[in-house]
Amino acid sequence: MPELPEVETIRRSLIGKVVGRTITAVEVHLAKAIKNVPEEEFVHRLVGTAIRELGRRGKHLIVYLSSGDALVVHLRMTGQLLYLPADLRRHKHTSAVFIFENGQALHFVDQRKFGCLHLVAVGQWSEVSSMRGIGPEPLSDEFTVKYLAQALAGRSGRIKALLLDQTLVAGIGNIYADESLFRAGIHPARPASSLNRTEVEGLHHAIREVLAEGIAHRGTTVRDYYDGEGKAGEFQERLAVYGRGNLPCPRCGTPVVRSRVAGRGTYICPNCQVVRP
DNA sequence: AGTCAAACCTGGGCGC
DNA sequence: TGCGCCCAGGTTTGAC
Repeated sequence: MPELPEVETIRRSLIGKVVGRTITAVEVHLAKAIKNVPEEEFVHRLVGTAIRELGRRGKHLIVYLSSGDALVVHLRMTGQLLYLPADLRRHKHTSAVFIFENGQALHFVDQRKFGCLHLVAVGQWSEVSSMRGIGPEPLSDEFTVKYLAQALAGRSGRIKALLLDQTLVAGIGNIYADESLFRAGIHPARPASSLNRTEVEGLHHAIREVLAEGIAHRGTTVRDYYDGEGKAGEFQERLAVYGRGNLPCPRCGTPVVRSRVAGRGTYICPNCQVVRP
């Protein structure tokens, strides 16, 4: 499930390959993946433009084009962006292919077909539904302890649900939410406003630390995630709780428990993650 | 404001 | 072997 570290890893793996390339053709195999413009317009506005830069906002990959447009890619659960030869046989789940002048192409492959594409003028981010009201980047200077404390103050919702809320902070998904809460020693079902100052500080630190480590280890490959070169990540080997039901907690050895919080599969160490401060 | 469920999809894992 | 069922996940939408 591509969250911030996975999208950042894809971005880094693709920069050297696609920046400067000119798009000579676009194939659309799943029309409904294009969200905000008709297919013909999408293709027409892309063909002939060059890729200037790759950016990221939360879980969105942003392809900046010489035309002044930006292609915004959201991979949702199973989306992949692979830099491969243009003449490769099309995969069953290929949603779109962006072909370059050098015979290579960016293949957007997505088994579950939830991934989506928006084409907008640079800066018109609110045209991308999932970017409307998006919160600060957790690794930026904007994301301070003070910001987090204020965002959580007076909120009765469960802390895990709020970490997954992209308008509070951008880029955290189920894996990194569970890992952050484990490191901070906070139970995911705690009401957000019940966290004391020390806990908010600890959570802020844990979020940044886990995301930075996730990037350093090139993301978490549980099933479908691979970077732009098709390489798996390595952070799955360092997960403390996510996906480790009944396995020993790396800190205390207590078996990790799987439950459901905020409607999501949730892993905790019942000894390390306390319900009350 | 919050929580919950459904919808979007497909393949994997399970029980029988 | 194979069927039917449930589940995973990010986001949007709608209901209570």
